[in-house]
Formats: sequence, C-alpha cells, structure tokens
Amino acid sequence: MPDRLDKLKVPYNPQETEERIYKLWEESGYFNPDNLPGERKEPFTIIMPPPNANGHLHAGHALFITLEDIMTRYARLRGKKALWVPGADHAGFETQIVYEKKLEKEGRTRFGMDPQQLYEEILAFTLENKTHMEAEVRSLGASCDWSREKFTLDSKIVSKVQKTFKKMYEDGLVYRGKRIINWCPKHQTSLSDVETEFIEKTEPFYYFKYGPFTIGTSRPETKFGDKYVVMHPADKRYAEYTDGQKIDLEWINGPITATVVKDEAIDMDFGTGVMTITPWHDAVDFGIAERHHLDKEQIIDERGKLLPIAGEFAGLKIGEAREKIVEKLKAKGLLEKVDEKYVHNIKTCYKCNTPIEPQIRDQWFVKMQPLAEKALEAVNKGEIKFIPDNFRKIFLYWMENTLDWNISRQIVWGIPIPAWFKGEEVFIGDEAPGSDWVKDTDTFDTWFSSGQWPHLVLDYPDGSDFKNFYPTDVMETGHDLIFKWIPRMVIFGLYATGRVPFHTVYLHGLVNDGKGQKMSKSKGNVMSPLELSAEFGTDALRMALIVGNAPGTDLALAKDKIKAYKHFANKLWNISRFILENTAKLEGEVALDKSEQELEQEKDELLTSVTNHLENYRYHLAAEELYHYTWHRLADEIIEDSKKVKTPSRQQFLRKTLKDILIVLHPFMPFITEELWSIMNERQAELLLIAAWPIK
RNA sequence: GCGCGCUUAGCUCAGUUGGUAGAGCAACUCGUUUACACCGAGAAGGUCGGGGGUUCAAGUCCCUCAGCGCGCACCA
Repeated sequence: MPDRLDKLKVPYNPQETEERIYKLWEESGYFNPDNLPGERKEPFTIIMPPPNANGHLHAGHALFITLEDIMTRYARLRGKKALWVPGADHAGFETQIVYEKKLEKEGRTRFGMDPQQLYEEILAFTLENKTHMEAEVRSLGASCDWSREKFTLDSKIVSKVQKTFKKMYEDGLVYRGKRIINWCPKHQTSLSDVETEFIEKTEPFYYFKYGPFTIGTSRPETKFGDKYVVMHPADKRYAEYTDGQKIDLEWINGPITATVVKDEAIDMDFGTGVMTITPWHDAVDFGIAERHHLDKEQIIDERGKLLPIAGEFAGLKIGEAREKIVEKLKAKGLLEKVDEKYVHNIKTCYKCNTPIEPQIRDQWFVKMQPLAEKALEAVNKGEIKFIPDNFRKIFLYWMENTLDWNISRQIVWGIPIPAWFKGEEVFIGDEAPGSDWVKDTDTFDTWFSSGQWPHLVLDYPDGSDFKNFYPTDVMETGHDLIFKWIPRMVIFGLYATGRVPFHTVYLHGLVNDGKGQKMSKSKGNVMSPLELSAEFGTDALRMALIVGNAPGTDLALAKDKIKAYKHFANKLWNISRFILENTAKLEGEVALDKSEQELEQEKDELLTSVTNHLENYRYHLAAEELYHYTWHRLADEIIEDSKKVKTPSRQQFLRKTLKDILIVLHPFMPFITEELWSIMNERQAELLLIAAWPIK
C-alpha cells in the first residue's frame, strides 16, 4: 500500500491542508488564464466587486467569494479561459468615516487637520487593511488572478477616472451648478441620493397664521426667510389671490411683504393647501423657486446653526431654536394649532442617521437622463439578464426615474476632481492654466470610480485584456447594490465602450445569523468567516453558504448547518478511503456489467442535472443534488452493496465515479477535493483545478 | 403613496417549464456490520397563510384577503 493512502487513515484536517493547497494552486499559475493548458478559446470573465479596504471580511464577503469562485472554477473545468480579477476599493466616504471614528477614539478630529497629512494617514491605514483583506480572500479559496489585481487608487485608474470626467464635461454630460444637494451636517459633505435613507419620525406639525393664510410646517426654524406663499393654481379656496400679488403681513421678526406664487407642486389635500417656501433648504421649494425665478436665501449654515437672518435666534442650533421660535410665534398670536403626532419620513445620512440639511452649493453633477436612456435600451433589448429576474424591474424603475447625480464630495479621501476655477471660469485638467487659478478641493463620489470598474480593470481602451475579456460574463454582487453600483457600471460601460459591461447580473442576499437576524456588532451576533472556516473548514463553510440559498434571498447561517457540511467533508474523505483501499486500478478498461451500466446511467443523469443547474446559476440546487447523491446514494447504498459485489466492473465504476464526483464537487469544495485528487493520482502532476468536466 | 418579495415539517430553508411535497438541524426507536459514531438502519412529522378561480391535474398560473419583510418616494 503506497504511503499516500496512509493520509486517509486519519480524519481530514482542513487547517493543515488548505494553506498548502492554495499555495500549490497559486504557484501553478493557473489562476491566470494566460497560463491555462490546452486550446482554450472561449473566455469567461468575472470582475470581483472590490472589497472596501478598511476592515476585515465579513460573512457577506464569504458568500460572494464562494459564488464567484464556483463560477470561475466551473468555467475553468469546462475548458474556458477563466478570468476572475480581484480588486480593492479605497471606498472614499466609507473609509473616511471608519478613519474618523479611529481619530475620535484618539481624541482627534479631521476638522482643522492638514488635508495632505490626513490623506497620508488614511492611505497608510487603507494599504494595511488591503493586505489583510487579500490574505482573507485567499483563505476562502478564491481562485482569482492576483497578477491582475487592481486598486481604485492605482495611478492608472485615477488618471482614467479623471479623463472620463473631462470627456463627460466636454460632452455636456457633466456640469457644475449651484443646486440643492444633500448635506450631512455631521460629516460636512454632500451626499448622493442613494447615500441617504428615510427614517420615520413622529413630530409636532404646526399651523401658523401667515397674513390671510394658514400655513402648516414641521420645521418652524427654517421659516425666517419665507417671503413667498405658494398654492395650487386650481385651488378654488384661494382663487381670489393672483400669482405675483404682494401681501403685507406680520411674521417672526416683524412685518414683511410676501408674494403669492401659484405652482402645481402643491398638494391641495395636504394641510391647508398653502405653504411658504425655503428654497435653500428644501428640494421641492428649490424646484418651485427655480421655476418662478424666486430669491433664495441661506438660513442655516453648514454646521446646522441659524445665520444672522434669524435675528435674535442667530447662532442657535436648529434643534434648540425650534421651540423658542414656536414660543415667540405663539406669543405674537400667530400659532393657530399644533398636531402633536405628525408621522413623516425624514431624510438622513445613511452612515450616521443625522438628518440631511439640504443646502445650495456649487457642485459637479452628472446629467443622468441621456445616459439612463441607453441603459434602459440595453436592458430592454435583453443584453443584460438579471438573476433573479425581479431585479430587472427594480433596475428599470430606477433608470426611468433618475435624478442628476451629485459627484462632488467634501472629503480628502478620494480621487481629486481635476478642476480649476477663476471667478466664474472653469478649467478641467491636471495642471492650472495660470497662477491665479484655484484648485477644486473636492473629491469624486467613490461610485464615480467604481462605476467604471469593469472596463478600467481590463485596461480600457488599449489593453489586450479589454480586447479579450470585455464585456464580462457575470457581475455577482449583493442586491443592496442594485442602485448604488449596478446602474453606474451599465451607464459608464455603455458611455465609454459602447457595450454593456456584463451580460448577467447575479444578485445574492444578505447573510444573517442562524435565526435570520441581521448580524450587527451591537447584537453581538457577528460571525467571522475566518473563525468559521478555522473551526469547520473552508469547504464546509462554503457549502453552508450555498446549499438552500436561492439567488437574491437572504440566508440564515447557523453553526449547525456548517457543521453538517463538515460531516459531509468527512464522509467524502471516507468514501475515498474505502474506494481507494478496496479497489485496484485496472489495466485497461473492462466492459461494464448490466448493474454497473445502470449505475453509470444514473450517475450520468445526476451529472447532467448538476451541469444544467450550474449553467443556469442554480448553485443551491447543484450543491444539494451532489450532496445527496454522494452521501445517500453512493455511500449509503452503492458502497454498501459493493462490500458484496467486488467484480472488476464494479471496481472500475467506483474509481471512475469517485473521480467524477471530485471534479464536480471541486467548485464547491475546492480544498478537500484537490487533496483527495492528489492522493488518488499516482502521478500527481496534474491538479484537479484544471481537470476536465466529466460530461459534455 | 408606489413597487418588490415572503408566508411549505419543531427550527432554518429548497422546490427550473403545473403532474398526488424535499433537505439540513432538532426530536424518536434500534444498531459498536473493520470507509466513516463527524456513522448506519428505521419510523415519525406538513389539508404547502385564508378564500375563490383556471385545469384532467396547482405549493407551482390568475383574482382576493390577512400577516411579515424590504426597496423606492422632493407631501410642506
């Protein structure tokens, strides 16, 4: 008995095996499609959603790595030029927040810090995390091509992102405008619409006398500058008032002259059907003011404090000012009534839940509509398929209702916007055109760069990878990125290359804890993929993430489930031991007896079904069928039977079946299958990684 | 308000084009048969949320009601 079979006498040891096997793969060079043997014509490409380089991998990362690795390994086994490109995202705003929290713990703050120094500190922090992140991706078995790894701050990427900006500016798709934006008073930056979220709040709703009208508001503190009173043109109750009519009335800090405005944005059924507007701090009001060319005045500063226009209230934070203002109006007899329990949704910063204080600022915007139209066309023509399909509808809805995208961020951690200003003049370029030009200090929204990821990673426009691997096959990512990321990639891909960046979008759900509860630090139910993989083996973790998890649906990851697949790994180990110890490798082929012909046919049906599932992205079903056949058919019945039936025909069947099963299970459980493959093969030259799929 | 999804065994979930329900875990009975106790054999457990419809046939299609979850949203 050769030594290599002795390994099977002791239980499978993932810790001992995994690192060694991964090294073997990496050193083989086969993660790089250029090194793959044989005539491989058909490419298969996945661009890895670059993990944020600002912390450790979580369970969601483990899921996407497993799915994408299954896709890649399957393609490789099927003889394709399989390419999976890893990356890392500097993750602008997100990383800056992580770093700001770190500063806070150290008793420091970014405000007042030298921007260059802050940038350098965050860069060092990010690069360190990037190294950890890469090691963690490796430990989960990712067969991605590290030689092609990209980082969003690589100088080539940065310069191409800036070029795109310049081209879009020249094409009229990027403009600078004094427009209303989402301002986070805590983080001191603007945010795009997808970076805000609504939170339900119950607050008082006040009715004030405003000359002959009664106006309703939940935000008395913004009302100082209100000198326009707006109603619907078709509202009969106010028919006697005409557009542009001036009315003198008493207001918070004395008498003012208000102007009547008629606009269809008013909902006649809401409140009294009359409102005053604050164009500087409200998007609807801003729209009305734009349409009627009204004055706009700033009431609240960037830190959320009232400006001098508020008179005696100047300098107060809006939260403190509200009650005092109501008191004053009440004292003046202008408070009509209060609805104490007004339920409404307020827009907040998605990171800190601070209420967004809209502000008007000079910012860069992407004109979305013409870009979105092309994306809609491509999806409607079926150039991009969504899995599961219901996300197509969600995508289309979003594309049909785009708002212009604010891409300027007032943070240092990001790609600089290559713009210069001199008065009203604007220049786009790396260098100032003259000494009296001032540099734009803003950086790009991180999605402006990651939105261009697929083609930039493949060295658009001139790289050979772009020619060979674009458009990519699958974009696999979390369904929470259906708005943040997917539309941007489609838009930028079409804009830059004229082609869609990927043919299929596969969206996975959230990984929750065993009870289906969202993992969070505060609940203390966070499961680290690395710890789980150390406890049960990476293959077991991968199976637990795949089986039973239909695309797009959330997953409950229970330890018991992972343990079950650890047992399965053990089962596979012992199946191999039995077969290798009890069958001899035969010289040449023997003709199969009738019973083995039937077994062979049954196995073929399984392989066909599994292949079919894999071709159609039904990984959860493929994994389950393999599990079931291997354990409950092959082990429980066929092997049991084979203790009596020891014909050459049966022995040949068992050996062949083990081989097939190892190949087909390899995408799901790469480590143990590779290890068993090496034990099985006397000549260990060939890795399972590049074996051939057992059926057509 | 608009949209999407979910409701299947005690728990967590599968169930591709419609054909008299499946897995893992848990619980039950038996079994130390030399691949494996990280095991095996066996049994138990569901009128597939309620109601209606289409069909020879529905968990699977249509309508409706209820509960839960999520997304989107410039009602002051």
